[in-house]
Amino acid sequence: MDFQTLKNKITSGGLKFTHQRMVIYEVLCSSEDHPTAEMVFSRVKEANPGLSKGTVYKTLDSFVHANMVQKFTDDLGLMRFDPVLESHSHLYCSKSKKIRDYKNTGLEKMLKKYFEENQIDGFEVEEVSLVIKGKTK
Amino acid sequence: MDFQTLKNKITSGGLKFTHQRMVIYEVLCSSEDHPTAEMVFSRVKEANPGLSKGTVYKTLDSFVHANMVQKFTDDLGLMRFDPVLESHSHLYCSKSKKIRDYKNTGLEKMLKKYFEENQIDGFEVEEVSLVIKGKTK
DNA sequence: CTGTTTGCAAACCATTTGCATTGGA
DNA sequence: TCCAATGCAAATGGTTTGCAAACAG
Repeated sequence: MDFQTLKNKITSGGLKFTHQRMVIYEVLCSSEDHPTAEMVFSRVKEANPGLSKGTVYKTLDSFVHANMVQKFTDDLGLMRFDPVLESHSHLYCSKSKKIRDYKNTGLEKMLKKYFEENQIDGFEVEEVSLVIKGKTK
Repeated sequence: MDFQTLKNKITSGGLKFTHQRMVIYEVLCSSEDHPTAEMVFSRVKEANPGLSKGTVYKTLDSFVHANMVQKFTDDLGLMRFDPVLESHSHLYCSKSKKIRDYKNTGLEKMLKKYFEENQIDGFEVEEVSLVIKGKTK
């Protein structure tokens, strides 16, 4: 992602463009493992020793509020960040503890249709996602 | 649940029977809202002022290891406990922040069948559950 | 200029741990 | 009796908060 695209991503979310936000967003986008704030911090500080941990937490939070990233909790209760916005599910590997994206439009359509045809008593469904646990082969 | 049933539940899990374990398990079974350890503690201590918070944490953990309760994380990263063992999904209400059980054997069969017919590349599925977010009507 | 963002450190809070005491089998 | 469970307090660790200094618009 080039400098201008990056800058646009940040400013179009209504956020001021800063060096810290740029490098944090860059790290997030090039991470495939849904890093925690701590993981983002350690990856970012290699090239940016001055950047503080508090800024990483605050920045990730700004991104969430600006709808640039999604936040979710893993099975240990840690907050994970994902720059992929479209709804999708996650694969939890019990061996490596890694979390991978699992996108499956067909399955999502099937579930959406299912909950349109089968209302849940007293509950209005807004969003459905899958937690898929297993092992990487 | 009467005293004997309760006692059996605990001892058949290989755990010693104690007053603390009894009242904690009782509270869990009569709570429909998937309480956190803190919630269990505050409910238990009303009738048992002597019971300590550490014991609640340790006891809940024993129950999980003895396969008497399930543990999962909510969307805020808090640990929740559920005395219902069969696999089932959860409804997250964005208004009340309450979590309800959602059991649907038909849907589970459908998903199981789906992942038998549609293998995920490089991943062996062991368990699938749904995170259903929405609003209580 | 002015309000936002950053850095740093302290505070927070759910959870875990250590250890002496108690109690179940 | 003997090991496991309890109570209490201290420690842990991820996350949040407060505030002065730096900075973007």
